[in-house]
Amino acid sequence: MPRMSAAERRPALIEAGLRVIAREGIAGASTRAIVAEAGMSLASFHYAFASREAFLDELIASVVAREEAAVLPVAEGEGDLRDLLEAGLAGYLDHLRADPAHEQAMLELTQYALRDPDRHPLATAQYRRYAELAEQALTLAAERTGATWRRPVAEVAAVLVAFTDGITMTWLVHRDDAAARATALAAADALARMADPQ
Amino acid sequence: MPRMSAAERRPALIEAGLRVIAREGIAGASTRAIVAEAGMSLASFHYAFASREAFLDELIASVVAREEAAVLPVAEGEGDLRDLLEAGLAGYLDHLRADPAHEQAMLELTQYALRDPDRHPLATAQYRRYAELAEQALTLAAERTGATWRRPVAEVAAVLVAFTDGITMTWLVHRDDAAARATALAAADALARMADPQ
DNA sequence: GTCGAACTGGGACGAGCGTCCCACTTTCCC
DNA sequence: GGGAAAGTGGGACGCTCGTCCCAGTTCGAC
Repeated sequence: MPRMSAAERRPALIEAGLRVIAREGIAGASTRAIVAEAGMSLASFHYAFASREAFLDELIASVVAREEAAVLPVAEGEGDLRDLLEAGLAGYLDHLRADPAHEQAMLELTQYALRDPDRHPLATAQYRRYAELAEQALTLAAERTGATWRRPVAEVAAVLVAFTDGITMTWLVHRDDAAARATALAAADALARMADPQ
Repeated sequence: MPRMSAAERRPALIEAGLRVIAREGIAGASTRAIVAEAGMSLASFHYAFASREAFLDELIASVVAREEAAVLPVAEGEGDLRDLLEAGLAGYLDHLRADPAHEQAMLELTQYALRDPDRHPLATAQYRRYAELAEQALTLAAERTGATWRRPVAEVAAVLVAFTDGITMTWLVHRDDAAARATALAAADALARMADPQ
């Protein structure tokens, strides 16, 4: 293994950790599995991180920080707000179908954080990030269609996050594209009705 | 420990296992933790179950089979379909607030089942059960208000399950009752619009 | 009362885990 | 070029895990 500074090693280990978690789940993400994935020795892991827990905390924080908007209003939006939202959710479904392991890993990380009171803030931060991205998408969608949200955008964003989460979970279970699309349609409808003109 | 047949021991262990999972998560549900909760010896566990995996499989199947409808239309429903659905979801939120550990455990069991291809059917069965219960509630709600679903009830039920799931997840993260209620309102609205008269 | 089956408790096993230690090598700075 | 700091590899630790074994006890059937 070529020499590498601890500062370089940390992100490399986090990437490896994410791959392992996506593949085997958090339970399978042992220190040995992670260093094997990264092609490092066990000592390097504990040289870069104080403990596995500290590693997972940093992994969650880092993956949340760089999370990008998955629900994006399409650029050349034709139609009204509802259509735009529906297209955005359809885009999210494509993203989910393309890399289900990633979303599953994020769900697992949330539940891991939810278990320990000390780690609960990590889960909150994760969902605040989701809400932030949702808010951006919703604001953009309203601008594009000349609509205005009747409720604070943050509130609408919370609804969008919840709906997206539910769609993700049920799709991961059933892998039923048609059902997911139908739910997305209903969700877009509900969201559009929270704006003027309806 | 008083003498007990393997047939009696199995449900007792499953109850104990559920309590442990609700309290500590699936990762904390070791065979030793479970028998300690049940007040039994380790040998009794493997006398009643072939393995921990077989135990968890049976635990999931049993808890899914006896799952009851959490989203129920209130009996003395006044108002239209939307109001009834909203009241039903509010009832679910009360249920969730009263015993969050149970819903969190169910989510964790789903993800556990989702990880192993052999166990995937357990997750599917769980969500099929949810859909079944949702379908009953939706049918009842439509009857009570004289409404008719424009789409197959099964499809509407899938939407309800997804929305409920999303509401659960975000509430578990933020514990924000107001936000959950707002999302429930939007969800009820979306569902009501899938029926005639709207 | 006897006998075989059902059940119990405790201890042991091998394996995997997170973590640590230590001798060694490389790098960088004065 | 010498010496401190940074990074490396392998092996070992103590612990927990799932599982198994086995001697002993209790039960129901005859």
